[in-house]
Amino acid sequence: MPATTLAPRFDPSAIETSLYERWLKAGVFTADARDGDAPYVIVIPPPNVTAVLHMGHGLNNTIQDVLIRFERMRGREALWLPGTDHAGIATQNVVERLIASEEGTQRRDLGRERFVDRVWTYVRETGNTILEQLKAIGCSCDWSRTRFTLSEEYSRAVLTVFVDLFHQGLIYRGHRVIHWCPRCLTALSDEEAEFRDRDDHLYYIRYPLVDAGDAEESVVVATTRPETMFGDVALVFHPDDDRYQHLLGRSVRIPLTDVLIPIAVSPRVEREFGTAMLKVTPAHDANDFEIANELEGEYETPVIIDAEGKMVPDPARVPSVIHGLERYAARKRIVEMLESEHLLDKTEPYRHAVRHCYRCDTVVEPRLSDQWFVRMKPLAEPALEAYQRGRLTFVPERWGGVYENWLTEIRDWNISRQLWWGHRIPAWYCENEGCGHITVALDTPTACERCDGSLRQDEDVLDTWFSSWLWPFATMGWPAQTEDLARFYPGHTLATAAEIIFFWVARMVMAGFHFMGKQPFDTVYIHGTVRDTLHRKMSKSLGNGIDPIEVVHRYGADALRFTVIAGAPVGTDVILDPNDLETTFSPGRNFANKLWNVGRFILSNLDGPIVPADRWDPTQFELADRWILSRAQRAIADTTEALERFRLNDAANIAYHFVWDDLADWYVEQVKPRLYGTAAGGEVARAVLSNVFETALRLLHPIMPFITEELWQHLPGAREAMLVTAQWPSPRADLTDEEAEDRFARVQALVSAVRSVRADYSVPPATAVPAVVQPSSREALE
RNA sequence: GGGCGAAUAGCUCAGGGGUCCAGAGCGCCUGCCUUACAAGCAGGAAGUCGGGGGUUCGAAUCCCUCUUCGCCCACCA
Repeated sequence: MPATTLAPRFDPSAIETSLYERWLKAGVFTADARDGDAPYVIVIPPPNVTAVLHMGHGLNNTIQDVLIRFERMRGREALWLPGTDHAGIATQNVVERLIASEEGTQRRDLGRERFVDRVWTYVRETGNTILEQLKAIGCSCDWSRTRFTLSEEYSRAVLTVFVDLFHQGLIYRGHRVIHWCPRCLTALSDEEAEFRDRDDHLYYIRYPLVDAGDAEESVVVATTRPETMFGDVALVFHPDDDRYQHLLGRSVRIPLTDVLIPIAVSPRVEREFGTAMLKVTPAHDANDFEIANELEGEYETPVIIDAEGKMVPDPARVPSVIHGLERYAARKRIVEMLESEHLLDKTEPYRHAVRHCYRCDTVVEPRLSDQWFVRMKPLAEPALEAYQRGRLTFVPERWGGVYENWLTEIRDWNISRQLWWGHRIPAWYCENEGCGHITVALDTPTACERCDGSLRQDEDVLDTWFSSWLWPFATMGWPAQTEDLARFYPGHTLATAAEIIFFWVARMVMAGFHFMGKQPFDTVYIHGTVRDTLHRKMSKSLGNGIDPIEVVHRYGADALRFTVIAGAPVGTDVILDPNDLETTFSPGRNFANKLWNVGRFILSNLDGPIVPADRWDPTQFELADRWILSRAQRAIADTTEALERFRLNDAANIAYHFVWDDLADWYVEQVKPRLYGTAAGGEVARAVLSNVFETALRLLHPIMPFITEELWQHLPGAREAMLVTAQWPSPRADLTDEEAEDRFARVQALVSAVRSVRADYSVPPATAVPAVVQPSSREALE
């Protein structure tokens, strides 16, 4: 008797690993590109190759697994394509720290080639960590299709895209002020330079007027960055500002220097801010760069801060005492000097948003440089249209507005990074003086295509997102025309967090349209963020994280999954308490145990032949039978609808209450006399019990795959089959019985009244108390 | 500066014009080791649904406003 092998307390660790192995061995997660019904495709948001699973991954991947298992059970050929992202800056930083602490070396000591080798070694050693962890939480990815954004095949796709876009005029080399991280020593895109509020000061600096014959001797300019003033080329005021008209065309001297700069006008000046006089520093401020370009006449772009954020030793422009000083140290020193020369009018505290490197949190330094850009407007058009015509849906809908707004306001994308870890840009510069041609090609060219001169490859690599935006099709073999592409592109649902709508989601849609002619998915499910009880985002630095693997060890993968799914309604964040895992995961843990025990009870009472549903005789049903069967149909319909509408928490709760309240608390109790033979109808009871329990297992399987599979294995007649490939149930109209549901409520009321009295089902039905649930009393109620 | 979201029991949250809309889980109180389950069972206490206005026969639910939190976007240096 299989039931006797079930332990009285549910022990997930005893079943999870072996069940997962069985699934893998049976190949049930592998999608067939040639056969099967209509496909359903999800591509995983590839975690960083250095990542270790955190709760955010746990939530994100559980959601995807619920969806993919649901559709798999519905008979679709389900493909969940997994993989990892090489994560340029992040990975390079990790390995840099590693070699610094373990070997005491710097990246530059090793040189490019050896450093990249070192990163590869690291990636080979640890790169599978997170994928293995996904298995521990039950993710049913098609591991035979695991991809990596820096693999040889994938790199081919990335470089192809670069070359194609270049030849289409959609990639160009631009000279402008970009966001620069002086710590990572690389350029960043607008999205990678995140705004964060900072408490700074607004310094009012006096620029002495040249040839000041009258009373007015200086012009006061407000700035947050006095250290940049040595790079000033002009002061400007608004053309309509009457206060300054008399200064137009005159010159001032940059304080602490002998450099003279003119006073001009620009409509970009905000007349309400500061003194309404703006210093123009074209090499160190993107806005100023634009202003300088618009001014009449030629202006230089003096660089006075270097790549590492230090003051340049330029004797003509920068006072020698601050040469080589770090920018903030320089600021402090400059302010002191201005004060002592009475050139600092005043200082005000000032809170404003400043861009920071999204990888290391260093304040970004605007820097004038040559970078590669993607012309985004033309690519954005179809992505915008798809949304506006309703072909791309966001859940919840409000995120669509965010997507739309970004695409509407889109600016060109800086894709070159001054890193070593990544796809090296396939562009070669001619070394012939005066040629200046750039050869862009997929395969390494031997000579300049214009003058046959020798070539030097661009040192830079591509932004990581320039590879991940191709994920939905580059993972399927593009640019080759593969079977996978034909069958599995386009996909269907993308599940991710709101913070990467710009980085990834919108760009994938653009790339999908441009290179495949079709959008890569139709629905973007945006789930919430995992936070602690103070509503702070869980993070390593705050130490408020929860290790999903620890939760799996303590309470099981099913408990983890159920808890996060039930606690993650559409559009809301998930709050978990890292200091009290016991309480936090109790909903899932308790429910898993409940399911285990009701399963144990039911299974132990299913000996002997079970009448299959197609040979039932409805006239033998008691009210309770009709009631629970009807409740089951309702649970099927409601759970299905909830999952279709991405209301995963509703699905979890519907199934929960069906199992706990309807099945365990009422039906199982009602049926005991019949099972124990103290009432007639044991065969009917067993048939219904078996059928309803089976339904419950199917409904719960996407959310709690392990425990449901294990119990399924013990069902009579189901031992060879696996639940993971079982059919999703459909509600049967002939078993739906609202009258029974209505009337059962009255039975429940009566049962409830006597429930506190000990019910001894071994006593024959003549006994007053349990008689309530007997057929005779049921009839009496009607 | 612009936009979005949230405020419901001690905690985490469902619900989104009318009886089933005042709910769930956890916590709390009372009684139970009843042969599936003490990670349980049976009972119970607990909220003027953030404040104020309005629409309506009727408002947690719709509108306005205020307050408080959170998030996103943004070239006022």
